Amino acid sequence: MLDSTLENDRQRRLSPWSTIGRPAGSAREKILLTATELFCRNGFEAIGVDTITQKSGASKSTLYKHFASKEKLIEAVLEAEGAAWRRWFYGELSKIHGGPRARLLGVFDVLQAWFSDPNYYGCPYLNAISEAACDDERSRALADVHKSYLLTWLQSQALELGRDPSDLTRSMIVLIDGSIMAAHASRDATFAAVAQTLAAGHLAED
Amino acid sequence: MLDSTLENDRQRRLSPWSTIGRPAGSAREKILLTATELFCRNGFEAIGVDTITQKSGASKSTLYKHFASKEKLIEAVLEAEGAAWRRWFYGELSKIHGGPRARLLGVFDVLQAWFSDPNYYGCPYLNAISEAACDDERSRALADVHKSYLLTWLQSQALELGRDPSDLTRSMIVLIDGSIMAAHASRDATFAAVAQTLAAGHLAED
DNA sequence: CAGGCATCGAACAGATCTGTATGATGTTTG
DNA sequence: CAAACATCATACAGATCTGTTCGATGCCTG
Repeated sequence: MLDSTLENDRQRRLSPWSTIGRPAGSAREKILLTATELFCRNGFEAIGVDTITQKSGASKSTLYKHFASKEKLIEAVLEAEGAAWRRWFYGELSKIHGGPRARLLGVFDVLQAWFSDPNYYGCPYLNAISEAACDDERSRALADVHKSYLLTWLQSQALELGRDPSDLTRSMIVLIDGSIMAAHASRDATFAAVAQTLAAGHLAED
Repeated sequence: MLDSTLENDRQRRLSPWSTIGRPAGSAREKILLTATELFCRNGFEAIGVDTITQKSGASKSTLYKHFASKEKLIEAVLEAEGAAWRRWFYGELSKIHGGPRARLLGVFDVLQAWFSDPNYYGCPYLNAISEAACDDERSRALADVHKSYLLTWLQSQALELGRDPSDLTRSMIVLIDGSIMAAHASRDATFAAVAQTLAAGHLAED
């Protein structure tokens, strides 16, 4: 059957941590998912709304009916993609057997799976901050919401470990952001394992 | 004298790790320095050549006489800004007293000084990679040249310490990139100290 | 002084950008 | 059936984008 190849193509690109490639029902969803793929893969400034309407098959009037501006569309993309990523990420973390130490180290196994995606494009929030003007507060505010979930999770692990939450979360942020960027810049997923080793050494200290 | 306030304004913005604000002789230099400030502070895609000519006082024909295209101008900006940063960075490192361990940990003191600049805008190479399309090789190639100096320096420290160069450089890359991004995203220079503590723990292991 | 060189200013080309307006086409729902 | 709704196609406005062209101006050097 001819459909199978198309289906395989879609399956191949489908990643559980991204909304890219997911089936879209409404036109709004089609626009949002197409915008996500184009923005995240090519940069937010590099893609125009005309490209999004063409690739999504939607009309420009529909796009502006659902999203007040390109800026609002970017925000919706970041929020939707962030929500999908978090759902996957914390789902994977919940599968980890063992105590808080195993969970904290397991973070980097989950990250390495993310980095190993051939379509890995870095963290969209970090990319947005890097692309934005250095005094832009909007991208940081969006990233802060996304990051707050991680901070909360890290803090609860720290408390369970009897460790200073501030020290542990700040260390983990450096290791997570560092592996995200190093893996993206070098196309080398194993930077997650490097960060994991550093985290293990840090957790072993007393 | 009226000049003093202008001079102070310029002095205040002058940072040793950046070419921004440095006196420009030729028109080429004026264009290059203006482009550096605008690109690095606002993003490479966000700034057009017209803005650069206006702010620099140069004409468009002069810009295109010295730089074949906007892309080439971006490359020249990255190379010039990277060279200025490296000159400052390795100059600071050479001031550090002590052995390779003190030098490796001193990296993060130097980084913290960089992050503490009120005009800190992250690493222009990492920003360029984040902004570019995820399959863009040009920005990675430019960053690789910049990074190769750091890798060489790190390797020589590792050899002097009798440590595996690959393990140590990869760990340091994670900590350096991580503190660069965390400091940029959170506007918090003390992430350098966090990375330093992690590095100290890693170096203490045997 | 004269020729070369760097630069400026301004206009231009052609494409692309965000966002709006209008009318036609279907599709769902009361 | 009819009203409401979602969507599409297209054209448009006005700005901005990269890059080119042309002529005028001044400066330095042989």
